[in-house]
Amino acid sequence: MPELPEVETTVRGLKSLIGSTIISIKIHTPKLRFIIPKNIISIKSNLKIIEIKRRSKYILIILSNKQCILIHLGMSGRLRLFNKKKFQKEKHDHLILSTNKEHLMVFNDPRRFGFVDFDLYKNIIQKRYILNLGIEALDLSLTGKLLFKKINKKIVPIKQILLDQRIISGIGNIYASEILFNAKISPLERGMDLKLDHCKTLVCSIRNILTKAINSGGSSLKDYVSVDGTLGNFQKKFKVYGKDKSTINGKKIKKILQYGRSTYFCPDIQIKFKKRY
DNA sequence: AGGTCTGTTACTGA
DNA sequence: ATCAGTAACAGACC
Repeated sequence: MPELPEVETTVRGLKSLIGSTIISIKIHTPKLRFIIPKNIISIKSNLKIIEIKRRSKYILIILSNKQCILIHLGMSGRLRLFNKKKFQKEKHDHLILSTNKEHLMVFNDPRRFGFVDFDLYKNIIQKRYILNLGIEALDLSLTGKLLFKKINKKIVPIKQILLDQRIISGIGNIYASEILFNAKISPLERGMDLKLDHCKTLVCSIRNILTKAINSGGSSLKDYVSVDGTLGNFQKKFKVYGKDKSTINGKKIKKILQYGRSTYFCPDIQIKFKKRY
């Protein structure tokens, strides 16, 4: 269930790999969403991992010769660290990276919507999937004013705008519902109908929800776990997502479909602007 | 058996 | 050219 907070939690958990030297990379499933570049297995054994960082929902592992392993977790991908002696390969373990220390890093992804890329760092950041990304959701230069400028001509609903990685990157379907509830803005509101003040509120809610989710270790729906296998907690703090059978202060939560994705919201709290006065 | 699910993008048509 | 909307990818789960 990897959106920005889960990817950030994963990246933080991988920090213990920094400084290690790669010994081998084994590919068990060559074709994920895309085919894993074959030359990844030719990584020289004297290469060190010097930095691990996140861009939107992408994980970048930077090596001492300026090459970079990029991993996207897709819908169901997970990165786990194991002690070499205790590791036993499981179903859907597609790529295993072994270091000179006791660690193994394992990429597991049942649905195979994730992918792995490998190239010089300067080439990776020129790939279209990176270049097309909009401003980071937690970038401090994302202000209400900037958001307003980006969306005030858009006819699509604000829920859809939050999911559009070209406008803001990092938010996924679950946090979009939670953010809009926090901002008391209806997911059905068109981008062009949000005033500057709404955009300011929305930016606050984006920061608020994503930051709290990161501090809770992300959310564990179904099977998301951090690199050491522990569960995130933030799903316990969901106000609307997956709660269409319950109420908030006696007000019903509704589940609707928008562009084929489920949206959860409370129509009595997230009232459409035209109906307010 | 059939519907649903966290993400992304190629494609279509306006 | 830009914008909006749909289909497709694969497996697990209910």
